[in-house]
Amino acid sequence: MPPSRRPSRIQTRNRAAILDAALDVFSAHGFRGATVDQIAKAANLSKPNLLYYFPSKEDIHNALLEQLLDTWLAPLRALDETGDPLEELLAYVHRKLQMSRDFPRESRLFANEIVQGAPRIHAALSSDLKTLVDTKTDVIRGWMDAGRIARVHPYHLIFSIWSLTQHYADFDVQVRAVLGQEDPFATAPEFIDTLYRKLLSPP
Amino acid sequence: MPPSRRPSRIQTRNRAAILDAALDVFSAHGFRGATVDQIAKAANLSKPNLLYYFPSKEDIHNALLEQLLDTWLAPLRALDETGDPLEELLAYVHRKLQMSRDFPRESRLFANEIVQGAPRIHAALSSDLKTLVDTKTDVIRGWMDAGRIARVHPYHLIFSIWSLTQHYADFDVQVRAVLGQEDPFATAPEFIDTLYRKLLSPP
DNA sequence: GTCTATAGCCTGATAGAC
DNA sequence: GTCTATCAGGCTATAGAC
Repeated sequence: MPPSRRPSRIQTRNRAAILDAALDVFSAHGFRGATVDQIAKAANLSKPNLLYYFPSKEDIHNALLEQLLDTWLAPLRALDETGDPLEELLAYVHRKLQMSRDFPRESRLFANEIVQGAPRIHAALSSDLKTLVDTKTDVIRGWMDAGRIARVHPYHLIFSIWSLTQHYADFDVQVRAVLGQEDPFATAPEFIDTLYRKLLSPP
Repeated sequence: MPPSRRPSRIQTRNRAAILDAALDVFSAHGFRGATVDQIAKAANLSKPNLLYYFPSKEDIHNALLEQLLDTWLAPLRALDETGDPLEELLAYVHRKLQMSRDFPRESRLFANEIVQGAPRIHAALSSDLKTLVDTKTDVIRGWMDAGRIARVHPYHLIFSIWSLTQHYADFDVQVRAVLGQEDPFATAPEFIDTLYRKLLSPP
């Protein structure tokens, strides 16, 4: 990493270009499948030059993962205890679906990591992630106790939202192979909206 | 590959051991992340010995993928047009969930392949998979036209079943990090059952 | 059929000129 | 800060003895 004065414009630009290129390559091939050369080429830098900014391949990957988890959990963090329960949850679902549409590479980077056993972020899952989910499921359980939404297993509810929405990013090729021309994101919101309204509307 | 007489007991056993070991390693690390040495060690063979049975690393991978897609689509194939619509669909969901519980390695092998753009089975997705899904969504659409289940987007319905059920295999570490001690498969069936009953019950 | 040894390639990382 | 050249290690696959 360059000396820790304030970074020059070139440094800022190159670091950003590297991270963007790395996101492309890592999300498409996984950590081991990606090569430093590919990333360098995609960032328009030579390999040694890239390694001047990030000392190792793993450092680039770590930098991506670090900023990822925060971004990734933002939609859940925004779930507001004081709002209308059903509308809050539906808004959460739609935020998450939009992230799959707008940040598919980030979703696939995450998917690659988790499918392979989360070797690099397992700790964060058991701490940050679990803490946040526990907090929010408490809120949801409160809503259920008050009879404001139907009672279902809160954790599975969260899992279902994650899987349903991320599927459109992570399994994009499969979805498009099946759908053909039709844009998945044109019709998915209505389907998912219907699904959660029926599931959660108070009896 | 050994000469194409009938395979000896040793050959049959070794081929099976290799495929099982390879399933372990490929599903945990992806194609590039896996090494022939790891697979050989897991199969209790030397590396050259392994390559006597499968000429190359890619051949092992292909052998796994080939038999996978069939297995993977069996639950959907079994969807019976003449059965009760809601019960047929619920049975499909449960079969799929059981596959996540009983064959998580196969699920992750598939997930690794798709997330990375399905370089090796893209053709099969656009042909075999699409054909099967089109056939079955026709059946489902028929049920909806007859008012026997609620009308939702048939393709997104299928996607939702895939993502919800496979999530428990593919994102296993994350699910367990969040759930702690609780066994996911103890509580998931009821949640998913409720979800699809509410979604699909005729109005 | 199975092994040891090794060829030959690819890849992550470094040296050192500019 | 950026480059060319190159090293060292790990990897797939093969040669050849048994």
